[in-house]
Amino acid sequence: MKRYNPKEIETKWQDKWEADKIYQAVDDLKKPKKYVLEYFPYPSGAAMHVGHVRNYTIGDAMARFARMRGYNVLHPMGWDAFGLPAENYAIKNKVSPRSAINKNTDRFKRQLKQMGFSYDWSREIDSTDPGYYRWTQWFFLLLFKLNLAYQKESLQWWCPFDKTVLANEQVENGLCWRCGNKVEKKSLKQWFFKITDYADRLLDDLDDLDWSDAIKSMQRNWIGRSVGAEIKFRIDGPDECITVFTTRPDTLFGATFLVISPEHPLALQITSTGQREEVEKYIKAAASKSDIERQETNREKTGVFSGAYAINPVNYKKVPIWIADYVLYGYGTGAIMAVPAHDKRDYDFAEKFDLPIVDVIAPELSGTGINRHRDDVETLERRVVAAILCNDKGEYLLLVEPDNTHFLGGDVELSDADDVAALKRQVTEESGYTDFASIKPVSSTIVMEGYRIPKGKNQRTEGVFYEVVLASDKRVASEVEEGKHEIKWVPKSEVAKQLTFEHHSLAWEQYVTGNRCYEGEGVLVNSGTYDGLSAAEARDKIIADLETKGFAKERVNYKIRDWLISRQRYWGAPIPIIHCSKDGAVAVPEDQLPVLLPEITDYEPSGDGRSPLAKIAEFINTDCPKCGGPAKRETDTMDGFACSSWYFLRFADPHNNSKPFDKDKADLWLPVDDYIGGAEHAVMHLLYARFWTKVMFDQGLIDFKEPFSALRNQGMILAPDGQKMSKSRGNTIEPDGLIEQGYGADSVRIMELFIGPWNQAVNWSVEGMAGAYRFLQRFWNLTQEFLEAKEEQNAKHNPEVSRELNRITHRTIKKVGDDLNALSYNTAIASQMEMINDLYKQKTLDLFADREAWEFSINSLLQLLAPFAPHISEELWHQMGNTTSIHLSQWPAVDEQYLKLDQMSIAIQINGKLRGEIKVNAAASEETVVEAAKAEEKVAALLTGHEIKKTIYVSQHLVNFVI
RNA sequence: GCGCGGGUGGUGGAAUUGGUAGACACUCAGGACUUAAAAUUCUGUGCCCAAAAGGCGUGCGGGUUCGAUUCCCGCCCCGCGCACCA
Repeated sequence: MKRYNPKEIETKWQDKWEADKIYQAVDDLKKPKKYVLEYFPYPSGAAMHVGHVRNYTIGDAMARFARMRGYNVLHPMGWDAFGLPAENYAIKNKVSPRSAINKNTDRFKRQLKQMGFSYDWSREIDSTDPGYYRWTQWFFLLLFKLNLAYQKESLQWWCPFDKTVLANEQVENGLCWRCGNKVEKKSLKQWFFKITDYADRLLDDLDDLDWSDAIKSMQRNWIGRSVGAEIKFRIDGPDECITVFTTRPDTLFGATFLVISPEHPLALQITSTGQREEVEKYIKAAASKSDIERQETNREKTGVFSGAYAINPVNYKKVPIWIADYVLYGYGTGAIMAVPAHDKRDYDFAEKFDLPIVDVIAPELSGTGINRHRDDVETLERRVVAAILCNDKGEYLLLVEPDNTHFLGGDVELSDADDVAALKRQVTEESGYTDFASIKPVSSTIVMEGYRIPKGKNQRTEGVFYEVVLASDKRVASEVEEGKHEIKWVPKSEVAKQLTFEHHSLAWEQYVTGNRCYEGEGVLVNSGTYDGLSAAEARDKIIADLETKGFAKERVNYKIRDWLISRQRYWGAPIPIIHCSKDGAVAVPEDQLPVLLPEITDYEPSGDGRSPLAKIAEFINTDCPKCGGPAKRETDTMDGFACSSWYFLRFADPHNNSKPFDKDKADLWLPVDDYIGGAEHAVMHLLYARFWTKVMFDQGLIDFKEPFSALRNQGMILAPDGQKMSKSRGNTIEPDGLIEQGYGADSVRIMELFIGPWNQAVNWSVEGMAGAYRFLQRFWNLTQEFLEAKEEQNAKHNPEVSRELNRITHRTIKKVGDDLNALSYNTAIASQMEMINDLYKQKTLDLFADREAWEFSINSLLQLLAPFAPHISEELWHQMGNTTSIHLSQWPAVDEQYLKLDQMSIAIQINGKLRGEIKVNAAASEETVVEAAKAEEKVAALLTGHEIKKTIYVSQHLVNFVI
């Protein structure tokens, strides 16, 4: 018997497939197209490990399945070889980036080829090839012409280790996304792409994409659209205004102070003489603080009073202006109206600096005996106070009525001087206690409104809860003695459980947490004529009213900033711009592209904020394309993400020398149907590529607005120890070693997919690898036994076995097809394993006597296996006598007639508990099944002496007797 | 804090619209083959109980239902992302 030897067959078939060009995509589309793409890799110095390989294995299974299902498939591969990682590797290893890339690319390509992935290598692209980056530069010029590329001097993230600036997206928690070092801010003149112009479309078009919710929400978050208004506050004194941005204009009456950021241009101007020294000190301190320090979370609020006041445009009240670094200059207007009652950050600030807190939004809650507001009856206004009353033992006093338990309290009468007077009166009336140590408000204002049945009127109740601490337990006679209600002291931990009113519970929570800031929706209070409006209504109305006076306008803000794309590094596509002292920044004429990256010897960045190209006189000195006078080339190169923002388009037409791609070819293949890769590019590549695609659409270069219809984020493979695999940890597992050990690429591929759901992270399992190999080996051996049995012609023919073989086969064809459509690769493989186990059992029954049935089963299973293990399935397919490639064969069809069972297995339950199981003819009627169930030995015993109250029959599944 | 995922045997993980929980694999144990080992092959493997009978079991507590991993309410825990964005 021939032994399964992956090494032998795998290279043999890889060579054959390449020679026969069976994976080449043809532009002619008589068949439906399918574009399957995995992120094109950085050919870094570290080889690919099994985690990377999973990504390509998923894509390859998709591509192969689609091919066998009759799709014309484009499955290309290329190299994202520009950029920092490649250059850093080159510098570290003292080689030129070019030769380092060539070496790494060769290695990656060898790794991919040995895995047997079905790439169309005739479309291979390399972003560092002048034939490619010529068009990257072409796109830069397109953006430049459209005013979507511009230069600006500003503070930018600077990585002192990589010696270059970085885009906002490329800084994670204050660390460089590549090298992990702390970044700084540096003021430099830089190139930007105006992605902010597309913010709305980038946000809105997300809805229709078949992407994971996680990535979509990350992008939404990053774009950070917020709708609100700008409101002008006149400064009391000088003829100046401060404009603030807010999403909550409905809380304007609660704006008890303004805060501007330390960088705000008015900060020093408005500061009063008395406060000047302090303010200057604060601004200086804020400037010296790194942005990382300033952005540390939950940092204690700091700030300083400017001495100036502004006028609230709705109620003309004077509010103090503070300067604090929790307001960021880069967002909105760099100034806010602080509403401590309804914004936690302002609340914390107000608490710390003892600024007034005014409730203007009250949560609207229901109470007992209150129905929906009626328009036909009068509305009574009522103010109430309630007492969270405690003694020195830490107990709280509750009032107990037949149906309800709550805090003491009641109406504020006209005769009461204020809330506190009313509170004392109520507490004494209801409980008899008279001796109070302290009384202070502890809740936000709460409103209840609606039709009050007992009164026959609407009632609007507004109230606040106060903490009342008893000084002694002195009491006088009260309503308790009159028998109106009872009172009881309960420990703090019990209070929440006993309260029966929603508003009392809310107040208690605010009291316990010490946070009476209410950030939710509600109705307006303390807001003049706007009182009673819902917050949503008030938002529109207040803005509309102020707008007519010129004090406000609607406004949308975004968190996303323009994409900084210039890099002070050598290894990138040169920015095709010439700087002329007369004409400024001038585009390199199209016919002079590409601007070639010169070969140099000293490519190490200097760190002075200029690219190594700045030292190359032959490169920089040129003539201005406009005036012909002496001019200098731009020396910065483009961010590597520029190259990857359009590569998926180039695959449609990779060898075009006259344009980036032919429109018809792009429209024919794109958008990408399945884009497979990790989640790490959520707000970088995946956002940039969408932006470029939209620009191209607007320019009529393509007919689609989104590059990737479906995005599949594969789960990470962790090392067996649960750690992330990395070269530095020394825990990487590479496919090369596994193949070398004799497992072969097919086993590795099976393992990659069988180990768990493709989109979930898992630890690599060394033992599992052997199991994957065992499965393929069992298939191999079974096929060998079948082929050898041919000669024996053992006539142990058994029609039952033949029927069973067909049943098993069709059941598996159905299951694997369904699973592949659902991307459930692990269960698809499991059902193939199951089929192999079944075939082993059937083999013992007829010793392969029914040649035809066996041949069908084996051939079908080989086809089902082909997308996962292309080599062994091809080899055995040929051993079975087929002469053309299995990968060009038609996916087997399910014959429904074999899915029907002769017998069905029925579970028998009594009161929902499983008590037995019977097998009955599949055609049996409900009556027959139920009778058979009753007769089952165990069940019959349990049923005797009981009346069956109800019988539930679920067809094909179970009978449940309720007794 | 906010957003998005998840919690099922010793392990990775399966379970159509609520309908026999634990498919498949790993691990482990035992049998066959072998001088022996490896490989292979067969059997067993959720927990409690010596076994049977029975009971308990899908993070925790409730609820709906004849029946809940699945639906509802309230919690706990883990992972990822964002984070003073007004």
